[in-house]
Amino acid sequence: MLFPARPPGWRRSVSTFEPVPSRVAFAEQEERILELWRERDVFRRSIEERPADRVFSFYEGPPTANGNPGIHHVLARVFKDLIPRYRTMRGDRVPRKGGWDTHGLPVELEVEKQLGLRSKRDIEAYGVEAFNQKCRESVFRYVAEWERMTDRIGFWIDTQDAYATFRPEYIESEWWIFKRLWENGLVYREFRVTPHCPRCETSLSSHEIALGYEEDTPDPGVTLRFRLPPSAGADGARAALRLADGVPTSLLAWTTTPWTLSGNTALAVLPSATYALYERVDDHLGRERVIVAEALAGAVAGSEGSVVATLPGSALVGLEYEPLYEATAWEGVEALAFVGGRTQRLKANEAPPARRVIASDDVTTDEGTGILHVAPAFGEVDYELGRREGLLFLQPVRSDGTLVGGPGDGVFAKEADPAITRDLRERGLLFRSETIRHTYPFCWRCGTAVLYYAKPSWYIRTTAVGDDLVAHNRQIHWVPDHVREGRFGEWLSGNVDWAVSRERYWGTPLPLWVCEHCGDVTAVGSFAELRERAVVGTAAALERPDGFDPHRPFVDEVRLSCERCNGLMLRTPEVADAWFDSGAMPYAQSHYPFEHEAVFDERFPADFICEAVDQTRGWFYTLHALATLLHRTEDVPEGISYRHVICLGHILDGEGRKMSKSIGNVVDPWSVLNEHGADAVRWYMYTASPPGNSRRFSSELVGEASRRFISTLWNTYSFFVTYANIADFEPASPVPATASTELDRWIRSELHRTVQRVTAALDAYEPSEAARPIEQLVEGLSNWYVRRNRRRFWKSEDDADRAAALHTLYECLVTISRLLAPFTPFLAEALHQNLVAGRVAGAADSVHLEAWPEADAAAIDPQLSTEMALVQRMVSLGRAARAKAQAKVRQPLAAAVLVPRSAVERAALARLVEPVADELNVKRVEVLEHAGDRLTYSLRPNLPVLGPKFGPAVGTIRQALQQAPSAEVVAKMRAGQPIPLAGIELAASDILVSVEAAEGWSAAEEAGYAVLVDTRVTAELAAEGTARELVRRLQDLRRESGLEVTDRIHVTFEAPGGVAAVFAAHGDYIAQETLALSIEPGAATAGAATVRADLDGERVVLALRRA
RNA sequence: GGGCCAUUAGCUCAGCCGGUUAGAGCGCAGUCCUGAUAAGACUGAGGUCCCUGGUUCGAGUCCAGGAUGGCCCA
Repeated sequence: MLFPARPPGWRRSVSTFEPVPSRVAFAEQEERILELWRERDVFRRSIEERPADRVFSFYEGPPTANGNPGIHHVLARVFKDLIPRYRTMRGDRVPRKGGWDTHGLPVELEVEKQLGLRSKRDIEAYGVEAFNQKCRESVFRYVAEWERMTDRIGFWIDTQDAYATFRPEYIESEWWIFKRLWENGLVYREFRVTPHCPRCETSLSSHEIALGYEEDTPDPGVTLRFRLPPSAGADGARAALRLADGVPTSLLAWTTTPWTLSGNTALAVLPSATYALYERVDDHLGRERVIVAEALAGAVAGSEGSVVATLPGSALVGLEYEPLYEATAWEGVEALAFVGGRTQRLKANEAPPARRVIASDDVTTDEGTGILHVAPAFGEVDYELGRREGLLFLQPVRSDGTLVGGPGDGVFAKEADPAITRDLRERGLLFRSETIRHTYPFCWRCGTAVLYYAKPSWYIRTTAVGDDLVAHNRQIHWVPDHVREGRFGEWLSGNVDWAVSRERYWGTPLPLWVCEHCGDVTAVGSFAELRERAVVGTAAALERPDGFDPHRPFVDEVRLSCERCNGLMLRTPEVADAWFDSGAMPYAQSHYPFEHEAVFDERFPADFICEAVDQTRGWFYTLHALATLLHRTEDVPEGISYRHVICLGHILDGEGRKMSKSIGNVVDPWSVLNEHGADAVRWYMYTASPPGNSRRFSSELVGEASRRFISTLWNTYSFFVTYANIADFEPASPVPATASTELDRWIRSELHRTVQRVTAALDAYEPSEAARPIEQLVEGLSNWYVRRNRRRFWKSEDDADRAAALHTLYECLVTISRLLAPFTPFLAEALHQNLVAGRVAGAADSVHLEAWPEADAAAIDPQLSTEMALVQRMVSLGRAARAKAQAKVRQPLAAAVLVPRSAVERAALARLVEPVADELNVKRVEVLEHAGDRLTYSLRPNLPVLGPKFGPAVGTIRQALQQAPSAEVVAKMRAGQPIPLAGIELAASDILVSVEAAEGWSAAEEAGYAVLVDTRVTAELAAEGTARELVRRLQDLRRESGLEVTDRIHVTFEAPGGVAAVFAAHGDYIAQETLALSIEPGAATAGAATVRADLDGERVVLALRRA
């Protein structure tokens, strides 16, 4: 164990490394490292020990702490942690202020559930002050759980100094923003249509609506006559409709919501459709004409009448009709009209806009009558039409759903339908009435039918800076880059004004006061300003000894005096969208501009933020929108609030399904953290897929990542420590440069190339691209460098050679620990503590206080990398050739023949035959241009060369090559002569040659490379093979007997002539390999470890005892 | 209905500028190696590179259309 519980006063020997077992409980080790960081105050020092003039700014997107953190939160926090750690090691100071999102409906709903409240009326009855107090208490219920998770995964964020959106200073900064926007005409009040529960008296979000749809809901379907007066329309339309005939004529429209009819202010037609003027005789009214889409005339009006005329919908546009109800005259109904896209109160003697026919492409002629009843107060489409056409706007329904005036006055909207229908029938305006069944939304909480209902809301005029939003976005570096122009760019270009108000309680109160008398609005930008402007006697809340709480209900008590008319101004009752809180964090987290101006300046805009894709319409947007707006108002120096952003994909379960509580596939972070440790989870997150992709997650997948990477590195590290200790390796000792081997040079080249790659990838904010080269490096280090060099570490006769190997491996491990520090901070620290801290002069006492490694360009030798890859390929082919011949590697063979593709490669291999010979266990390696009669040849075209040269003729060449006499062609290629083929002369480089082995050889071939091994085993070779076999048996026996690797032994053996002869011939070799001081024939002595073996058909008994 | 992303071996994923016979890890089967040994190496089986067209001498890769899944929005 790296950090075992130690007795007080324990001191490590300076000259040896702490022994490292090949397996370790990573989770427990991480806990000890957390303790170390706490003891040494590493996080704080990693910030404060960096220069103050090199701030790298990170903004924490605040999570809501009123639920337990899930694995998706781990995902986000792990990525958030990476870049700041990296920048710190690069020498930047990275303050990491935490933050909590504390306001909003989720908090309120939680508290409502807890208190058993079921509506806003319940809340008001309970008391807003007490309710908000409960919300405030609930917000931090899970904060300890969050901090525990944050700490455990190694996410370094300052939770002590975290901002919280409910704090007065935070809110005051938001007020400042509101005021600046208000003063610049960027805030206004407007109606908007929302799904509204009349019993709870609140809007429902789309998510809530989706919970409450019910199919087969019965509703009235009524078709109504909208009368055209004889004078309607211009001359042409009047003539076409024959209005002068004196026959009563109506437009027919269909609706399922009779309660909205008093709000009707227009009828919409599809201008491109054909409408019919249909004449019929009504049982009660007699002869009449109705207008309806031609396609629907039969269905609507029946077959007993006839079409008198047809005309395009466009000809109907502009016709004025008689309203079913004149609600403008009803008491309690305010007559408004759209002017310049916004509703305004009609002036005292102003005539309201006439009800008329308008054109809309939203009208269909598939159902109803092809004429749409438009009531701007009750439907989004209707509202938009109202805005576009400058219609009259009437809202004859109260917030609690009861009607104002007319039939059904005071009755709940949907219950008033029969009364309204009856009234219309009596007045001859009902053309037809039926009952239809459709899907209709109900409030998921109380089951009341939802009304689509226009209510006033406060808006931030983001459309005023629409072009800036798009232009400034171009300055932001998005990872993955498609988000910039894709999801986020599309969202920005379709930007609509930000509906920022919520009719709720637990939120940032809007600092807008409205005059009771004249309707004038004023924005308050600070608590001091509020104190100054408050009407005497209403400012008690501001003077409370425990400070001003700007929340409701206290702030609502404060009244201002209207500067225009001296009327009394009341605060508008809404609170801000909680997204406004989070978008305001660059300013509000440091109470800007009231305090900390310098802090704000050096941290704005953020260099880096990171959240999941769902934030494109959330935090990414509100941050961006507020920065753009405040830049427009010249309050901030830049129009962006973040320069680089990593946008994460979602997390799915092991089967690729979304994680949800209802499926029950949610992964508890703790189960994975406890099983595999935080580093394994982190490493999996970084490497599983690029950050923007959605990724599958399961404990098994994390375990796999851990085994593949972390265990491999750990094994290499454990290997190093074992032999470094035996050799009394001293890191500060001089590196014996002359003893460096090609393999040393090679792994150093790979190491420094990796440093370059990782650095470049992290500079580009590409974590996965940064992590993968480290994985490759560790693979190469473990499975090539260490494996190839094992003998140098433990059996080198040359101290300098061993020291060179140890120094090289040490450099690799130390550098890898620094490269890994941002990714797997615990593992990196474990290596650093044992290998570097307290051992190397000037070393930091944590890897996280070290500098990021600099690539040594001089060490990088791309040619050597290519060459070593070639060697590995040759070895791989050689092993395949041996396997084909079933010749095990322990059996030495006489020769291997390597046939690479080019002279350059031949030269390289000639230099690097040693590792090939050793890996393949052959006495001799030949590198040849061709394998002579050991092989037969086949030819293939070299397409990358031929394509550009011959283009379409490639197909012909390919065929000709198949039929060409291969031996002749190869001979010509060898001689450097041109090869005539299919009327074209080819060069040697145009053709690729592949091979087949002859008798006595085994060959493997791939992509034009071939390796052959001589499969003939002589008696001499067989004896050597047996000697190696004996060594292995003895080594196994050593290990089984529990000997230390350095123990010397005495060996005895009982064996017939063949094996005895091997002992005689190769005794020195066997003794050297097994650290045997003596090898004698004879029976095992008492207490010796023995093993029986069957070697070359002979029964053998081996015995050994410690010397 | 619109937008973005993904689709390559049983599973998880690479595959840069279009170029030879599409790779890795895990899993499976077998073999081997070994004082890194609760590691390691090799071989094998396993592929309609989602589909259909197009461009091209040549397409997993580029273009168009479509399918499936995920996310966001209507």
